[in-house]
Amino acid sequence: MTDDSILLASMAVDSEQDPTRVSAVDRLVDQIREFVRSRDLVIGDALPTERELGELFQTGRNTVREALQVLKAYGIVEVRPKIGAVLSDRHEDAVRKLFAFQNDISPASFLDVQGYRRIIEVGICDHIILHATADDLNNLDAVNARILDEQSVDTAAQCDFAFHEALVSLAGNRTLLTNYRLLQPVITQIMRVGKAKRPVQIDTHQTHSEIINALKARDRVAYAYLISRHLEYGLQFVGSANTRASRSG
Amino acid sequence: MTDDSILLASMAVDSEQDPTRVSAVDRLVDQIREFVRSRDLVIGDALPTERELGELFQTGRNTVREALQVLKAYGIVEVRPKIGAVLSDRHEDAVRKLFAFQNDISPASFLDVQGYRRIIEVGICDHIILHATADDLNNLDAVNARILDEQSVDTAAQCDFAFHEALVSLAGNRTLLTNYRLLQPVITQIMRVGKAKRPVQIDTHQTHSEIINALKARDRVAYAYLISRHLEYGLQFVGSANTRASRSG
DNA sequence: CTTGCGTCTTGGTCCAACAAATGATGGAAT
DNA sequence: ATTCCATCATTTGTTGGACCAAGACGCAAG
Repeated sequence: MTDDSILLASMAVDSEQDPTRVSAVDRLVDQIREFVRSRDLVIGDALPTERELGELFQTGRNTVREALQVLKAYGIVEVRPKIGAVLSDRHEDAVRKLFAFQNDISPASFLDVQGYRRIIEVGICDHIILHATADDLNNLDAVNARILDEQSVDTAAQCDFAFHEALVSLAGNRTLLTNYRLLQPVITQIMRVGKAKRPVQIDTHQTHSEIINALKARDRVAYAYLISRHLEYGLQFVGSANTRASRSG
Repeated sequence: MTDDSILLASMAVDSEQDPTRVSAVDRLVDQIREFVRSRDLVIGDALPTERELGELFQTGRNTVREALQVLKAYGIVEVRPKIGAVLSDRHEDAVRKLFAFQNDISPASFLDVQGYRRIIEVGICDHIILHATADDLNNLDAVNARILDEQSVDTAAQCDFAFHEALVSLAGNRTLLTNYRLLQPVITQIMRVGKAKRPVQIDTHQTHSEIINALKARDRVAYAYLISRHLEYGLQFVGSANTRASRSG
């Protein structure tokens, strides 16, 4: 962790162009981040007040506020009246939100997302089969079981996603899991659309079970086949639902 | 596109909690976005001046500025002195930057990222072998050739990434490519570290050539082996470089 | 038509002020 | 002594205004 952080800190993340002409706001954002890092502040800790930050970094309160807005948009801090700015763990949410934002401009087609999922969920097959413990697979069963209890389309979709998320997590790769979670809004939306047609909790649970059984049997071919079929199965509903949505909306 | 946008528009992206107590800044962010949408403004178009926006939405200029900071953080607008706020297409950059932010806080180990790349670049094997045209592979050759001309570690790393990016793009999946590009800062940093030891352009070019040849021969096994070896090869340098960096930094 | 200059606009920053909200404080009642 | 409540003080939320510097714009001179 320490070595990586040192290396990563050297990365040109900021990508500011002119060291001479950086705005006070951007500078303040970096300064506050550095302040947090140097003080080893953790989630929940409060930053100094806006006026104190202004005095600390020799800048006006408006500038401080603009910097805090940026930090807030990044999900780094959460500023509450009277309390001040407290360190937040909403960063991943902010990334997700911002990532989903682009769909507002140029939406990735659902088919594309399902194709992505197929590449991922098939691609992790080897690692899971080689490294997944019995506990891991039993945990998958437990996650899968929850879908039967759900009534609404929303919660069922969440459970469905939770299963696939747990599956991906078995790949043991944090980067992959983070990227997969990035698509959570889109994926759960696909699931909602798929389940909106009629309650398919039983079917989903059944298919998931088959997938788990394939993993327990360490059967790569069966797993890859079941996953592919499972993802394609959901797609057919998206197509028809699309038509419906475009008419109703 | 139209159907998807309708479906995606129904996704709860905003996730604001209290409709009664939205801050003026958040409201302004939405209002400006709505303004852009209703006017059908496109990339490059300029927004009204800060003062005009303030008058238009009955709010103070400082509030407008805070809202613009948020929009800027989202990569939606780019505010240039004297020109004003113009619509920007830097959204993907903003996502990348925000994503890199998270690595700054809890850095993924390089090993993890290489593992991710292995899953991806091996996972797309089937699709490439089935769908890549001769032109596609020749283009890979062209991209690969450029690395020989590069002198500095930086530009060589960029060329290296360009090759792998082109490789991933052959999977024909936009979502996958977007996610892969998200890691560009981390990946190129890994490459820089790997190449910092000594110039390895020739080796890299050679290995890439072998990978391309495996694809041309439609040899899945050879491709998977070469990719895995290629990625692991880079890792061994990262380990030692890590130590060096932690000493020098 | 081009060029050069002056003006005017605009973003960048800061300050002062007030409103609203809420934690802190202290006193009163039991 | 404890608890409750009113009051206060502090802090954020928001606004308006002020000034500066830099770039855009227009006008005039060549």
